[in-house]
Amino acid sequence: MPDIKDVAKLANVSIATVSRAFNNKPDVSEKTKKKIFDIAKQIGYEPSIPARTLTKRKTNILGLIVPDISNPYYGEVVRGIEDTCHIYSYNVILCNADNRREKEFQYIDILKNRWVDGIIFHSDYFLKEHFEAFKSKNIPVVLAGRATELDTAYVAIDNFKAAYDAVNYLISLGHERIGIIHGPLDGMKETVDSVARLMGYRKALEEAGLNVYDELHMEADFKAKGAFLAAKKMLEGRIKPTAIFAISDMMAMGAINAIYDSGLRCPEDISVMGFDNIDLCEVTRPALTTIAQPMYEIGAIAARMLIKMIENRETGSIQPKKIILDHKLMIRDSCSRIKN
Amino acid sequence: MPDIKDVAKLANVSIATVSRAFNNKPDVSEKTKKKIFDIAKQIGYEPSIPARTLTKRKTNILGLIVPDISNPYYGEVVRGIEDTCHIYSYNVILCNADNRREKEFQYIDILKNRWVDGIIFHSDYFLKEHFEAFKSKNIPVVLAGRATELDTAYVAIDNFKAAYDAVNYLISLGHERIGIIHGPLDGMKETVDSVARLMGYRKALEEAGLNVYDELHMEADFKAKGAFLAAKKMLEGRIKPTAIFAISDMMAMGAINAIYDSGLRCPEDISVMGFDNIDLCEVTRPALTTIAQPMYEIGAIAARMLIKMIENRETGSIQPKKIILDHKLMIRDSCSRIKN
DNA sequence: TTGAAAGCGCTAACAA
DNA sequence: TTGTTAGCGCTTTCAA
Repeated sequence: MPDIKDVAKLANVSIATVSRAFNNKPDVSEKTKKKIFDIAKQIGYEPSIPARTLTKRKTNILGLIVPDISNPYYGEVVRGIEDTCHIYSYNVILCNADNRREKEFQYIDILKNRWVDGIIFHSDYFLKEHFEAFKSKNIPVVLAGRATELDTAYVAIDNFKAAYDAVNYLISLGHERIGIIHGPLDGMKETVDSVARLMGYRKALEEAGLNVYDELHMEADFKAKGAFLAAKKMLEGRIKPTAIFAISDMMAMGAINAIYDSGLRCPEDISVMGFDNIDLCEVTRPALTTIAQPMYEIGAIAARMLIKMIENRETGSIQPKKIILDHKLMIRDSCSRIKN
Repeated sequence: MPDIKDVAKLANVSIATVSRAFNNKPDVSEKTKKKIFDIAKQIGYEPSIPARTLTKRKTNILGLIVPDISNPYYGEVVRGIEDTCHIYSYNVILCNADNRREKEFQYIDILKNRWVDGIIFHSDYFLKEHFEAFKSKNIPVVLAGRATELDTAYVAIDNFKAAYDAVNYLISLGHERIGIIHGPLDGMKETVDSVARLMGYRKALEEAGLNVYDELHMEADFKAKGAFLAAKKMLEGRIKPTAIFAISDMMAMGAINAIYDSGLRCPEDISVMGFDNIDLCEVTRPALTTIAQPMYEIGAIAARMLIKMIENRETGSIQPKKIILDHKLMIRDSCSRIKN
């Protein structure tokens, strides 16, 4: 591959001039600029980004840590991130960490050694350890899909409020025994989605003066199969729910399956409410009533925010921004009014 | 951030020795090695990968060009790729090209300038232009999910055979009017999945002595909504199908929806066969009968193959490997025997 | 408007 | 076993 010297030699200029031309500096005459570009094109020269990285100490790469790209929710978020990066001339290094701390920290380390300009971090948890890791390595970070009390920028929704709204909708349909299928609670740390959503669920029930049954709380793993099992167990229990709130769409679909397998129907016998609003919601039968998270926007806004942080870094460190995006109740066919 | 000089100074050795220690060269005494690592740890030093890249002329990065990561099929493939890369100490730069040539070539260019060690390319098409681009830039490439006559390595399934098997299964259930919803055909180029699958479909019908109705061929965009419309149109047509073969699961789900919306049932009135076997297949009602592509394996094997190609590059260029993986008919509930 | 030269942080050949 | 030194391909002062 040709390098800057080759171009300089053929164009009869110094490498500094070639560099200037390719960096669009004003102080190169149009004539030499043209000559340089012509020759570059001819021999197929384009500047090496790794070499540039070393002098500029900037990679124009964002690191992306997510639990699992094969999950449609993250696919959508990542799509928003990548599209935005492309607009701003950044590239994305993708890392799947499966919510495992060890893998997360390993990736943080690798990304840091790769000199990425910043990291978008998406995980079921954001702990003090994570915060310290980013801080000590002095690397800009934006949390996607998750809020935090810590001094870190994020783009998320209000999970408490979203769950509260979801359950209130079920209550408004006349439901009184409403089950919930949530994810791992990790010792009820408040930073965890599952916990915030569980709280919102309880608050709604309590405000309505309804019983909160422990038997109607089930934990699963955010996947359809796990929720299928959880829902089965719930349906076989002592207290029979008339509605189930699953805190992810995939889990809701698992729950619907369990209902059918138990010889019941959704929504005629049991209503099911999801969370996320992935593409599939409108495609399945019954179409899933759910809480919509703006996944693409979460990704896109997080990326833009991070890029702004990176590019304003010298301009004095600003307060990390904390953005809460609106969620939205999507009423479809999986929840119906209770029959008297 | 500390660099190699800082460590060398504090450890009273030359930077060469530090470099040797971190590269696990045999010719460093255990004693100095320990001293170096201790100090490195203390001041938080780890080698800069961009700097190493420049001397070694190797990034340990694979470029990944896919149409759209928000599509679950690609999520699964990418997951296989990333997992494999992680094992071999590679990282992945993710690029969404939306099947648009212009964006594909732009990304190929960027990746090349980033000195990625190789590219995994996944697109609905692999054209001579693509081949030439990779060749002229002298960059190792593996095609994922797509075969080619060109001199390029790939990991794929036999799309013709897979469609042939799918349709034969429908025929074995007694269906005679079988519709197909395929993707864009792009002038019937043979390298296109849709074309290969359409051919397999026709072959099966012809071999069984069945009519091939033009009215039962519909084109859509691989998405649920597009297939929904296409299926509607087919159902309103002159020739009524008793089964529909959609060449992606998402399209199959759209088709099932259209069937319901037309007041019909699946599979009682019309059977639907999908293609891919994404996670959702077992979660929807009816559970989708489909052709399973080993998506994760396609990604994982493509990545391993590319890494092998990269690491054997000096050992003389070997013939590009062409691997066809097995597909599998997954019988679930969306196809049933025709009633007489 | 251009060029010479130092340096980004590292590896590797050669010498000691 | 260790050190010296010349790059890797570029950007950026400083000088002309």
